[in-house]
Amino acid sequence: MNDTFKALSDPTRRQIIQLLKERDLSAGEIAEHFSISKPSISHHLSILKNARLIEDVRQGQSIIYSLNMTVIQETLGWFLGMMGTKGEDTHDKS
Amino acid sequence: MNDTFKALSDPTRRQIIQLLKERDLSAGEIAEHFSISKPSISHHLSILKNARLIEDVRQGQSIIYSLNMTVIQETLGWFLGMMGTKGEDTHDKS
DNA sequence: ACTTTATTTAGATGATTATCTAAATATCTA
DNA sequence: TAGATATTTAGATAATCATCTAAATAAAGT
Repeated sequence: MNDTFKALSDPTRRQIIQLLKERDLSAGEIAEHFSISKPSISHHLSILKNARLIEDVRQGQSIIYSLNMTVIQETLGWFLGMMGTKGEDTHDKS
Repeated sequence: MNDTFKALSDPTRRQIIQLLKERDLSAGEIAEHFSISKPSISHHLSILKNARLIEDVRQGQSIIYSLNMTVIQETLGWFLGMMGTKGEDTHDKS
């Protein structure tokens, strides 16, 4: 969970996620949307990947990135938990 | 939005939010839950307050902190937007 | 094999951040 | 007003982070 929030704390990374919401993109296509260097974008991608917010598959010379909705849903769950009944148990849903 | 995500990127601050979910607490009561110094907790509180995730009212010598659900809901909305239909417009709901 | 294209890795640097101790401020009570 | 309690502000420091350029790796085409 910490890796997820850390990954989401950077505006460039959130924007990458928003781009990937529209469609899967190669690292180069992602980089085109920003004015920072490709190595920096690559670094951001590795942080997002490490947090499992995105996934990558090689396709020829390119590497295609896509969203992993599972982790996004889990994080959304954290916020839903925050809005439950006051004093409600966070974890145990039995 | 950036202040919110930045504020949520620290585990101590997320834990503070979880404590305040249970009930309103004074700065001192919050500090008791952690092994870091009171000035450090005060600093975390000011970041959360600056992000408008929490609010404070003075009550005698103490200052009582509480959650601001509005901003939490807004952030939850960001995640919901992330899970909408692929290609859906992010902002315009007309 | 060599060249081009796509991407990542390495190493460095400046900025931001979490933390600390010491000092300041604010409130209450005697 | 003096002393006690609650909290914040100031200033310092060590760690983390975003970014850069240069070099390395990987795949494809000639």
